[in-house]
Amino acid sequence: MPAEPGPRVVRVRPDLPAVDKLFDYSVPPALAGRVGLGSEVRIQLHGRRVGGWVVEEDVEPPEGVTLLALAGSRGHGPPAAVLELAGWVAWRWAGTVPGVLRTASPLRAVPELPPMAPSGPAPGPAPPDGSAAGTLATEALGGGVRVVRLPPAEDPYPVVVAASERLVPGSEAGVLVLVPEQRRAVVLARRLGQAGLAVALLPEDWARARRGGCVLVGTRAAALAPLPALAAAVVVDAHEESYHQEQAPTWSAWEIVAERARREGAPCALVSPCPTLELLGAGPLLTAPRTVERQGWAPVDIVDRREDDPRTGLFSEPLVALVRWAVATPGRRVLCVLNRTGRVRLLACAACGELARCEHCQGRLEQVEGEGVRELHCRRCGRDRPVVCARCGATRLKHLRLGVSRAREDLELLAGGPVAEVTAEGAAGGPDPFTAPVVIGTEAVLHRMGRADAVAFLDLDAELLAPRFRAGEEALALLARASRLVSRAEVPPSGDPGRRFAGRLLVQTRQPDHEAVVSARQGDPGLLAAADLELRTGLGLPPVVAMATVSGAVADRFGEALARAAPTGVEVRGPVDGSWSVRAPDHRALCDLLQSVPRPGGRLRVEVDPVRA
DNA sequence: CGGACAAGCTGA
DNA sequence: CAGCTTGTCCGG
Repeated sequence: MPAEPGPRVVRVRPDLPAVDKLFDYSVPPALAGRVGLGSEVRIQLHGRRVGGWVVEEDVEPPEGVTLLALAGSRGHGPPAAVLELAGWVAWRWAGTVPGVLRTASPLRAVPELPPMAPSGPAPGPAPPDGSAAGTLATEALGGGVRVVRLPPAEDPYPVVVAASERLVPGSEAGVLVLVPEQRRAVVLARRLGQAGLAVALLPEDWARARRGGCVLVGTRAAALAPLPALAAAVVVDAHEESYHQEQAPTWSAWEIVAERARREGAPCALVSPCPTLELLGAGPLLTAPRTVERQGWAPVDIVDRREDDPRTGLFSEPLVALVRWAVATPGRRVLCVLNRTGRVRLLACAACGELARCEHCQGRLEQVEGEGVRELHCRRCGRDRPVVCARCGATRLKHLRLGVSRAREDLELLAGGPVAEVTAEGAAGGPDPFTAPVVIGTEAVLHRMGRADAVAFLDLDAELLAPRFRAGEEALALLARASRLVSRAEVPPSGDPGRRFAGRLLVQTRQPDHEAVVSARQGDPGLLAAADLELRTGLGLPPVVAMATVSGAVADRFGEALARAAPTGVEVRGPVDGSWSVRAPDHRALCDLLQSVPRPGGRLRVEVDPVRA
């Protein structure tokens, strides 16, 4: 931009979360060429120096204020489009604008931008390889926000390529690509670079992204990447929880990307093997033909454990056969998933083995005793029912033992070979997980072990019955991940006994008819989505309603203020264990309320779209 | 956020 | 009434 003659005045947002106000400063001659929209500057405010962002240029300062000059410049900051987006993000997840802008700003100061990298021609239309991704890729970027359901075995790369074709040589508009893990970002960036595209990888290539005209690859925080304009956007595996920020504001990266694309009129593809209900609400759904999608999910063998003698423990006969095969066949690897964190206690009928579940919300029930009555209580929806088996009418229930501290040793004895253990922290006791034929662990084994011939879920019920309303979706996401891990397994020819095991999932459950299980078996995530939608409509849970929870030391003060200010249709409930919940028909009503009520000083956590109800 | 300043509490 | 704490206001 040409330097303006004379002193300019800019409007600055200070980097102080509690100051929701803009201030005007004059631009001293020394900084004249180096300050523009989005620039990070130093200002003098109330006698001290703080950082800030230029959010408006050439403003008319209000009457009667004496302007100070900017105290310094740190360099480039977010582009205009992200400045505006930050306001929306702060509103949508009840955060502060400076907090969002900090995420959108470079880690180290960027005084200069590099020249725009020349981008070779996009690799051209996806080859007609017959893959579902190749066939859907063009349509996926056809305009607006679209949800693309690709089965786990499908590589989403053709969709990324189709988005990259939106790059126009010389234009600063870039293509935004989000993946759930940094490792995958590195791999994807390298692959696109080898195809001749100009690529920027966040966070290190912030400056190149700010210049634009490239394909930007990154994880969650890349939703706020500094591309000056958007040509197209893709979110890979958009159902992944890693797109949700845990600390408040608990924003969802794919929702930010979708909003950004809507604002700029850019096409956006949200790709997932198992879109959540929230995703399905973001735009029209594209799917592969039924048979193609079904083939993209690994075959699932169900071990129905309702009939099993509880003394057989965690390992059914088919499971033992599977791990023995892995031990006996060189080069094979079986992963066993056992979610034993949280020590869930399950109740089952002593007579028929049916699990005690709530007929309203499918949550697990626990037995409560008090004032001479025994009842089954559902923590999820709060209902009670008498202690009677829903299947056979028996009145005697028993606790299932799930705390299996010696699962690895037990399995080693049964398998007759080494069994390694993997946790979220890394390898635990036992042999090296990378060479062992059998590896057991929490769902971390699905993240840490790259390849497998088969995956066994020792106790999927722990996932299916978790006291979270997204439990079904989370279980299906695990099955999808496992399915992908085994999708490239070498399956022996028919006639080989190993064909019974390789490239397959084994699921031990007492709920073979749960929609998450059936969806995986049939390769049709729509089944779970339909059931979940009905459930959540009945219970008034997201995304049918918009919800927020308020917790922390001063939650009561804020909760009471919210209750007083809540318009009709918005329900504020609490305190329950010191926290409050707010439900509204939509996010406009919810977020407007959260924004309009002043926050008391002190510790307060406001979680919009909470993971738990 | 953190400084300024006003209002409220304490002690001799 | 000085000396201190607590609360509210406000910044260019």
